Parts: sequence; C-alpha cells; structure tokens
Amino acid sequence: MSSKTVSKALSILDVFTPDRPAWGLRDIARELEMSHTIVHRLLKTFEEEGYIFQNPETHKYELGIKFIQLSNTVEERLRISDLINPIMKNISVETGESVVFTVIDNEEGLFVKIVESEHQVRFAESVGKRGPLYIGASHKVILAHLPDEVQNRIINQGILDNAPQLVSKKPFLETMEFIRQQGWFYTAGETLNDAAAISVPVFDPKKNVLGSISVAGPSYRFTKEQAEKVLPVLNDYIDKIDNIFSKVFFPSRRDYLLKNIT
Amino acid sequence: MSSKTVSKALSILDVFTPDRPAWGLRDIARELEMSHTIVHRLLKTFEEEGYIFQNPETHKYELGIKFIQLSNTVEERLRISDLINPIMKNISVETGESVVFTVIDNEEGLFVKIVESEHQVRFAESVGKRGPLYIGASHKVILAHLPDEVQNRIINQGILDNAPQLVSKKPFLETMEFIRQQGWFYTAGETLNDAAAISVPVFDPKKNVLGSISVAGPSYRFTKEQAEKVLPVLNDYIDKIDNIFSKVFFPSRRDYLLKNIT
DNA sequence: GAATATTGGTTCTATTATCGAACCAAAAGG
DNA sequence: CCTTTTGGTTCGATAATAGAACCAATATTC
Repeated sequence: MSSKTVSKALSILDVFTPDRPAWGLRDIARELEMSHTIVHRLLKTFEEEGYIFQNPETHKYELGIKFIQLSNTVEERLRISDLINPIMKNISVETGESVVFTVIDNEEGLFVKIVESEHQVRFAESVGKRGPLYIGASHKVILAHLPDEVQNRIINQGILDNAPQLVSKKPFLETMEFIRQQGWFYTAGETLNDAAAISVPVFDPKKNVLGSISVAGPSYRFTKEQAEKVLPVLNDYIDKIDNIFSKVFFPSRRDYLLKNIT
Repeated sequence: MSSKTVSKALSILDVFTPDRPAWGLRDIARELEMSHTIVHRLLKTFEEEGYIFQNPETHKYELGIKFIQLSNTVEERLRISDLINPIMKNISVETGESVVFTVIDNEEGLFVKIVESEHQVRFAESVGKRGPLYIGASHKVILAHLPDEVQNRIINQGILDNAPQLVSKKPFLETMEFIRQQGWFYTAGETLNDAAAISVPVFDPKKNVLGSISVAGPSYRFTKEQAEKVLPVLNDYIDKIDNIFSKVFFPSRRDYLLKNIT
C-alpha cells in the first residue's frame, strides 16, 4: 500500500515542465482536479523543504534548486560523468555530431544525457524530456526490443491517442521487426523538426533493453547516407557501453513496467 | 500548516547523498528514527512515481532518474544553459581554469554549476554538494555579504559544531569585514584539499547576495598570485551576471532564510 | 548446520492527520 | 465601482495514517 497523500503531493511536481515551469495555486488545483486547499498545503510543504519556491513577485510556484542537488546524487550513482560521458564524448569527437543517451522509463523514453558537437545545434535543452516510445529513432529502437506484450500495449495506446506517427499497426510492427534485424535505425524530423538521428539499443547483462545511444544532427546535413557512416563508430563503442551496465545497476523503470503486464 | 506525511516523506530523500547513495529500508528507519513500516510505505510511494528505485539484487533503495528530469526543468527555468553557462565558459577559456557557480540555499552554500577547464582537475563531481557558509572562498564571500544577524547566527552555529575552520569569532568577523571591503576572496585547501579558488559575490537587483562566482584550480598551481591575475576577467563579467539576475527570478532559499530571523 | 539476528514486507485498528466547504483580504479585470 | 479571481485560512467530519505484532527469507554466529 502506498501513501495517498504523498502520491498526490508527487503528482503536483509533474505539472512543472520546461514548457510550463511556473504555476498559480489554483491553476494546479484545476489541472489535477484537486481542492486548492490541499494543493496549497502540499506546496507549502515542498517549499519548506526547498523543492518548490514561490516567486515573490508573480506569486507563482516553481521547482526549486533542491532537484539540482538530488539529480547530482543520481548522476554520480549512475556514474554518468565517470563512465558513460567519456564514451559519449569520444563518439561525438569521432563523428562530429551530438550524442544522446536515452533511457526507458515506464512506458516512455527519457533523454538522460546529451553531449553536444561543436556544430552548435542545440540539443542540450532536451535533457530530461520524455516522450512516447513510438517517436524518433532513439525511442523506436528501444520499443523494438521490448517484449511483444509491452510493445503491443504501447502501440495500441498510441493508436488510441491518435498519434500521427502511428496510423496503422501492421506496417509499424514490420518496422519494429526490421529494426531488430538491422540492429539500428535512422529517422529524420520525428522528435525535433529539423533534426535526424541514428540509434542503437543498449542492453543490460540479462539482454533486456535499457535504452539507446544516438548520434544526432540537423536533417539537412545528417542524411541517411551520412548517418550510416557513423555506424562503425557506434558499433565500436556499443560493447563498452553494454559492459558498463553489466557493472552498474541502472534504475530504469523497465522492471516496474514489465511487472505490470499481467 | 504543512503536511506531516509529506514532510516525513521528503526527509527520506535527504538521506541519499553521493557519499551514501544506497540504503536499506531499516537503515533509513533508524537514521530518521521512524517506524520501518512507514518508511516502507513512503519508499513504495516514491518508487511508484519513479523517484526511488529498489535495486533488485541488493534490495537497497536508491534515488531514481526522475530527478534528472525535474532538475532539467529547474535548470532551464534558471536559464543556466542559455545565460549563465556561456559566461562561465568565457571566464574558463580566458583564465584557463574551472569556474564554479555557487548559490545560497537556506544556511548553506550549494554548487549549482561547474564549467571545467581543459586542465583536468575533477570539480564537476561537486555539483549539487552543499556545505556550511564558513568554509571556502565561494561560501565565505556569500556569508560576508549576508545581514549581520544571519551572519552571526551561522557563525555561532559553526562554533557550536566545533568547526575547525572557525575556532574563534573575532578574527573571523574581521575576515568578513575584509571580504566586504575587498570585494573578493581567495582560499586554498578549504573545500577540497588540493584545490584553491578566488570568488566574487553575485547580487540580485535589490543588492542582496544570491551566490558567488569562483575561479578554481589545483593549489600547487593556483596560488594567490596566480588567482589575482584572473580578477580582471572576473570583474569584466560580474556586471553581466548581475544583469542576468535582474531579469531572471532565482529561487534561492535566501528569502526563507531571512524570514526566519525574527 | 542448528540457532540467532536481521532483513524486507504485511496486517489491522486506534488514533491522528487530512480533506474540503465556507471563509477571508487583496489584487486583477471589467 | 463592481465582479471575479487570486493566494491563503479555519475547523469539524472523515478517511488515511501510524506502528505494534506479525511473517518468510536471508545473513550471521557459533
């Protein structure tokens, strides 16, 4: 049994996104269909602990710097800076493009780390962004390697949501099969309008998908032909990456996801 | 009135630090003097929402990647990547050393952003670390510009805690006065054994201290003489930095700190 | 390898903190 | 100037929480 009060409290944190980082008290209450009284008490609790701040001028609430502190604990735990980052940097230097590390989190993909190339196309702002697994090479490559049951559930959900990237199921499933055969995938203009990426999956010691590594660039330059040229580089490093995850426990919510199949 | 349940829940998050990122259920209960039953329920609640994970092999609990997502929302809100980062990078390039952005958070200092120099001395792992305001140039420069009442309270607390950096009060207060006069401060071997730093304070539009910007390097190379050479560079940029904070609301817990003077 | 201690996890009810309608004062908006 | 909306507060009925007592399973000890 989990705590209802804390669940409600945590649901408040989710309304704060890069697109909408500041919220009025009553806006949150409306969004979550909660009494503004309780939202107020929960916000004040978060404020006391530094998780949320109220802008004294606008009176709106925003996430606090406490998350910077905690996120660093997580990053150090994952040894991103020590282990994964150097590899991503190498890939970036050798390919001249940006490198993205994506992780499966519940039924979505999450950009956990981005190393930018010298060509400045701004990807870094995408760190922390999450999205459905049927959009973009980095996500599709993950979806393709999930168990059929999960894959089906996610795809069906996407169709229900009228996702334009997912009009009919059959061809999409064929793409999934194709990705598994090929071991990599290239897309252009899916996640970001003007960006393209080539992605390979990352596995844990038990050969379950954990995430993906992508090389990404602007669509006009990073064509499929260009992308295929970076494949050897990616393949050179993919063993090293898998090797890291054989030593480091990575807390993706994949286990939880799978548990909920039933 | 704040929520007791949520307060307890949030206090759990604080036990997870880079030094001790994995905890057993009963360890947390003992540490916080709580019933292990409730710790268990709260942990499971966090787990459901992705804030905490249980390592399936060790059965220990750890912080989840959700914090990476939320911390990015905060960083974007603070426009660290857009506004502050470029300036820090410039300072780093011009001085050849690492640059640290520190923020006051309650009664402590928090390293929010570190831009590393090409000379690889690893500072980046310090991001998110917090510590008392009487240790290190970056922190002392903040303390020196706080109102006397707050300054006194923090120093007294340090003496009570038998902080070795704070044996007697008078000379320390004289140092504070000196820092205010001089406008900058240099220390070696305080925060990190082999590191030295020179720091200048950062103010908000109302001229309250908000944090500091430091240039840091290894003690053997970054002597006081060397440090003073970078002062002109720091001063060149400090106006730009203050200017940023006149436009961007920065959610430091300074206001909360001051409120609690009474 | 039997005995003991400790682990994560669960159950159940008395107790207690939570919920939310009704209520402010103050600020926007018209 | 009136209306609406804002953040914030009060308080009693009620629903969620707390924690002692309880597992089964894994470590630890001897």
